[in-house]
Amino acid sequence: MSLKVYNTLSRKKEEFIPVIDKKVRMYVCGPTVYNYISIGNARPVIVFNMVRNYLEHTGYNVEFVQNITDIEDKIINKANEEGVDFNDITSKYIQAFLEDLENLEIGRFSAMPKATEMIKDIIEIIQRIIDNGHGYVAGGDVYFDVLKFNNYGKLSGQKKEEMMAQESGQFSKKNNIDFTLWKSAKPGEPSWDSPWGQGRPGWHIECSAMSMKYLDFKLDIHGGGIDLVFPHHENEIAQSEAAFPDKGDFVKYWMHNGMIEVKDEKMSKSKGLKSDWILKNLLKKHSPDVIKIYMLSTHYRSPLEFSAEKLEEARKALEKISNFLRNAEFLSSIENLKPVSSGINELTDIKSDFEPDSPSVKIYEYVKYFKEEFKNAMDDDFNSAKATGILFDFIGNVNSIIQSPEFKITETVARSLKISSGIVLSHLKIFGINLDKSRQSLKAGNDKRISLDDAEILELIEQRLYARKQRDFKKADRIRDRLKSFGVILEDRKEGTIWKREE
RNA sequence: GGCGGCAUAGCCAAGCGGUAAGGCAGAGGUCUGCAAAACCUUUAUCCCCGGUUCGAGUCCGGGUGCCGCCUCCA
Repeated sequence: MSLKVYNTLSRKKEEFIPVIDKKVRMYVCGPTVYNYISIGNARPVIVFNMVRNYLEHTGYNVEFVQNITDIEDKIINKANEEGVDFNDITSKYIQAFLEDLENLEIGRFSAMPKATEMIKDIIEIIQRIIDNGHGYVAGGDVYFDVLKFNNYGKLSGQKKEEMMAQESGQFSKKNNIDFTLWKSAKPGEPSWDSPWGQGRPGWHIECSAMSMKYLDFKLDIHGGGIDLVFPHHENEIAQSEAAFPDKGDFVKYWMHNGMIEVKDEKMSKSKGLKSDWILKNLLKKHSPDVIKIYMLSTHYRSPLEFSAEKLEEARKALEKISNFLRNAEFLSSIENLKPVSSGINELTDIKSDFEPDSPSVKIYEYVKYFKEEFKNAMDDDFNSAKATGILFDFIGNVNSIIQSPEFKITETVARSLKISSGIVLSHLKIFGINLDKSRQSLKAGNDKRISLDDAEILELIEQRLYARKQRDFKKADRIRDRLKSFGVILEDRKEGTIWKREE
């Protein structure tokens, strides 16, 4: 089965075939930097990071550009409110956004252009639009002449006649559906020189300029929130295709993520941002992995409800996965078994005991099935929700083997468990989730609560095991309580004791 | 009013014509010195009404209820 992508343009799932073989060029609309980003703004970031990861996982070379809108009326308003220069606002929130990306552990972008760095390119495109007869100057502003662009409405399904009937303000443009390409500056507003006087770019034009500059015309994927379909993306198409009428479609696949909702409220920055929705604050309480599993447990196009309880549920779900990984890794690295080489994630060799119902053969079947079904789910328009279900199925299946009373660890089984944990880890990485043990310890090391290092913990566990052998359970429990006070949880198995750090 | 989307168990959520994945929560059980973790068992006929079909959450028509967008900063 090949990858299918839901294209907003056709309102259908289409087979994904990039313009250039083996290469994908994608562009996603980034934030306007006039406030901290909310959990709602984090959805496209997490979703399209997953999209990028999956495309790379399937063998594509991906170029991924995300813009930063650093000149816009909301920014100017905020600067006026606070009585500061607009640069003070944007530099503060750009910095905050970059920190959020870092803390969310989002992969690198090929480029992150800012609108104010694109003025020259923006002016060139506007000039082209005017030269091609699709733009006009009126009262110092430049407008796009919507009636002259035949395909207007092809993305959003809006009809020009319907829109013409809308209430109109007092503007110098010819028709009320025309939109601004270049906006003249009022006194005191930030502005740049242009052939049409001092002013700034309209809201939509920067994305056209940036995507063309960094990725060329006819992008493979252009993404963003569903609320951007109209007018933002509709206008981008009009501008871009009017500027370059011979180049065909501006974008091949339009992808839009659903909104995050809070009960009875719209999570919109412009209507007041509650501190509970600010990503920065959420990241103080939850790991980026929790936020990612929360979001990716729902299909990216569905609406998603946000609440503290939802994040708590996601935390528990993620814990189930890390418990599995810990158990599997513990069992596959038990001493006096021949060490299993760390690089294994292939299935060869696992069937060396041919008993049809032997644990390793069963695990072999589960791994094989998991890989296939995970791929099928993701190939179906990046259905990470379904893929998550398949992951839990797999974990449950392997758990039922390793927790059964008859279970006995052997070299072959150890090998199959090593492969199991490797498969789970590598597939979680598609979601941007990294549960690698070494990294978890490193993170815990940074946590001030924990003042025991691994060696000290192991020493205490040894002491407790000795006490248990002597059937001195009081002492054993004392040690366990002591470890608990340092945030270390023990699990006794017949093969030995496993420990983990509290989340 | 226009365009688009959604409605599945207590909560969240897959499902794209063949007889309801998964997570969280609840109940009972197993393992354990006790715990922890995990496993087993248990909890739905899919908003309503018509229609197509041998067969429909799944397709079509009509309701009802939610949600997003409908641009110049409000």
